[in-house]
Amino acid sequence: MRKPCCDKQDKNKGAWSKQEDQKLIDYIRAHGEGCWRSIPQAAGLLRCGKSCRLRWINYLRPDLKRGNFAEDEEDLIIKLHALLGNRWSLIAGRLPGRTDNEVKNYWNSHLRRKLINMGIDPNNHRLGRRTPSHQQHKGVSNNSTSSGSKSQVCQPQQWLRSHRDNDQVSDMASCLDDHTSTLPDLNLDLTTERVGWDPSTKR
DNA sequence: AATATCCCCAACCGCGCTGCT
DNA sequence: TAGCAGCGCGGTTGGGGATAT
Repeated sequence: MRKPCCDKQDKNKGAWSKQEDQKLIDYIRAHGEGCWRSIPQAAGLLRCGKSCRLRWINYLRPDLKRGNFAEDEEDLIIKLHALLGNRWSLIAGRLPGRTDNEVKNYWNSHLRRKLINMGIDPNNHRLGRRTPSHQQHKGVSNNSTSSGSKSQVCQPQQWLRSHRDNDQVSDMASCLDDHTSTLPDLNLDLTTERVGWDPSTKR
């Protein structure tokens, strides 16, 4: 039986207060990240280290962008999801200022539905049965989102269709390489290092 | 105006991975 | 090599605001 990450009794749960946020920010500014297990006690917080880490990474980090996703960010998420699947941390690593949690939430609440409305299976990015392929370019017209997607919106099925029997990521990456000639800023060095994020602060 | 339902997103949970002893 | 500790990841939950009835 695995030990719990911390002694949960006498620990706060749920939403963070401003005072708690400030304590965590002050502590990390003064001492930097790392050793999350010891941070709560050192910072005077009644939280487990895991909770502190999540709060910092997903909400308090100064380099977070927050706010609505731009069209090119949506586009990139769809492309990377087609390539990587639910590897949210890898996908978020290609989106400066975005967190894995944010990307995951955005996918589940917006992009999944968007692809479904376009007749694309969001799980494998292949065409569904309902919408004939020749209608895909018009598919955005029944898009329920308000992003106003135009024809520039990613059509992952176009390049996936011709490689549908190939599940190897490396081969998929080469497909994406071809496809992303129109996206010169798409860095396909698929490591977990965050753009603009000091790797020395990571383990 | 009151109530019900939907939707978003912050936070939690459990597991896997890695490094250390 | 095995066991442990700590961190990171992905799936899931639930609170609360927005919208519909």
